[in-house]
Amino acid sequence: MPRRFTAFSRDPVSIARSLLGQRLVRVIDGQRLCGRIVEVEAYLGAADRAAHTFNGRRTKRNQSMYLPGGHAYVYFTYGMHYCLNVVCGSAGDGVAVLLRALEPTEGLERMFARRRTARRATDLCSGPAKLTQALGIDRSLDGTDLRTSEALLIERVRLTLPRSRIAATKRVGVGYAGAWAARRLRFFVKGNPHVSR
DNA sequence: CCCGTGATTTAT
DNA sequence: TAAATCACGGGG
Repeated sequence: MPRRFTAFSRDPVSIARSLLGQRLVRVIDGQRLCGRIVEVEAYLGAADRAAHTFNGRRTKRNQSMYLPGGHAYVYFTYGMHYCLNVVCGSAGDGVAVLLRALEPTEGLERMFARRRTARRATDLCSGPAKLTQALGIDRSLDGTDLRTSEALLIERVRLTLPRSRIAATKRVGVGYAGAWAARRLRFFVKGNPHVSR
């Protein structure tokens, strides 16, 4: 039996790196939909202009981002997309890691059924809103405790990848964030075909 | 390149 | 209350 990933009470950059290669698991009607995490981004809280918690902002939407590390923060954007974050640190920190891409490993048939536009396996989970659509993740899972939930969790299936296998670049879609847009807070598995864009 | 789509945020 | 924004995806 794989062990659950539970080490969420740390800084988001370390957690972002150690999440790469681990397995995101979604269970619907007793059926598992799984993928290896291959791309993530760290959001660093009140100081980070690109974070939803920038300047200590607390709203209805982002309140779960202030929960203790290990909870899910699921938000809705562009009128049709959901994105999944893993909250890090301690209660009130407002720091998180956005899951941006998975390499699908279980339940591909069902993922294709949920993503009508996907033609190949690399179309299923190669973006933050693609992976939530493929795995059936929406606002009803906002605030889920990933350490205890049977519906959404992360399995630790390997040690943290060596730095030589991880690329670090600027985050996607945060050009408005001034100096914070330049920070290399996006991490992905080098050469993996399921990474976005 | 552009557009859909609507909740959330920010400006008046 | 009104206007602008948006951690995106799909199509041309």
